[in-house]
Amino acid sequence: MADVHATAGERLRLDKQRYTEGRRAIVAALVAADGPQRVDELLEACAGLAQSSAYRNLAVLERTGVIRRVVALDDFARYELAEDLTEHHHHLVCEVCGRIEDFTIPAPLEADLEDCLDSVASRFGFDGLSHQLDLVGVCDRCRN
Amino acid sequence: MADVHATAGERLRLDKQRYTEGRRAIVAALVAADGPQRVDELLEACAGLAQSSAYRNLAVLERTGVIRRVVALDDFARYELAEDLTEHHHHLVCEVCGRIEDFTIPAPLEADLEDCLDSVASRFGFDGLSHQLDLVGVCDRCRN
DNA sequence: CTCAGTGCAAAGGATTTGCATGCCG
DNA sequence: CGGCATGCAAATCCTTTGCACTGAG
Repeated sequence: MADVHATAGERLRLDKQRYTEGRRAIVAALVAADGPQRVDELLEACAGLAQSSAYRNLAVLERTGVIRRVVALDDFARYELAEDLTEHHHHLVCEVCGRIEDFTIPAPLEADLEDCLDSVASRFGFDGLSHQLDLVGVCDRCRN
Repeated sequence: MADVHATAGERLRLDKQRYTEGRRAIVAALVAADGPQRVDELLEACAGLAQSSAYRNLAVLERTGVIRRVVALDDFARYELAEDLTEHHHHLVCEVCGRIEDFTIPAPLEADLEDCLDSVASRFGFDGLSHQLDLVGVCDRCRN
């Protein structure tokens, strides 16, 4: 955890940015969370932080590679720690409530996937920097 | 192609909806496209269709299972034909220009993936209806 | 002192909705 | 005729931006 904050501060410094209390609070909230967080959730977790500051800080943290924006099914932006600050994982997305949970798959399958995707990327002339595997379904809370 | 229109009309009818000219134009545009289309792209392809009608028609087509909303990195909604009207595929997403292209992976790998994901879904209490594998990178046009 | 960071309020912009009209069944 | 479909314009709502102020270095 302290490690994450140290790395975050370092990356911000490289961009002449300060690791302020508000930014620290956002990172701490993401460390504590078990999946990508919406802006309103982060605002709630970071008492006293203005909405506009949150958006601006999220943009800076994303640009400096501390956090990552996650795409979802609804119109709410969600953020999580950059992959090299956590571990490679995938998302379970509930198509009803929009909730997202993290999960991982076995290393061998992950490796096969990686190989395959690399070849696909080069075939299409893409620099395949990352992939994102999402499983979309209905979570237990939303099943009626 | 005619098949797609027939199926679309049928699915709409089940929901007491009509397969009007505007809706037909949207479906035709999606058939002709080689990847998910933005609303503005569809509007351009469907001359004479009002913006609000496009949004409403897209919502109806999605609800009746004719088309599917695709998530992207930018703030633009994109749509493609429902999976059972095309074939199972994945997306190459350019993180610079937002362009999305379709691709497929070998059947054996796809099968392994499917098995793995099913078990993950049940473990987390999700009804895993579908998955979506996206490869995010920088396309050849945007590499400077 | 300087310049990044913050808060407040107003502006943006894709998407949605209210309402009157047109049109298929 | 009844109800879905359409167009136009106004409203929504997440997000961004302008501006003045505060604070760290």
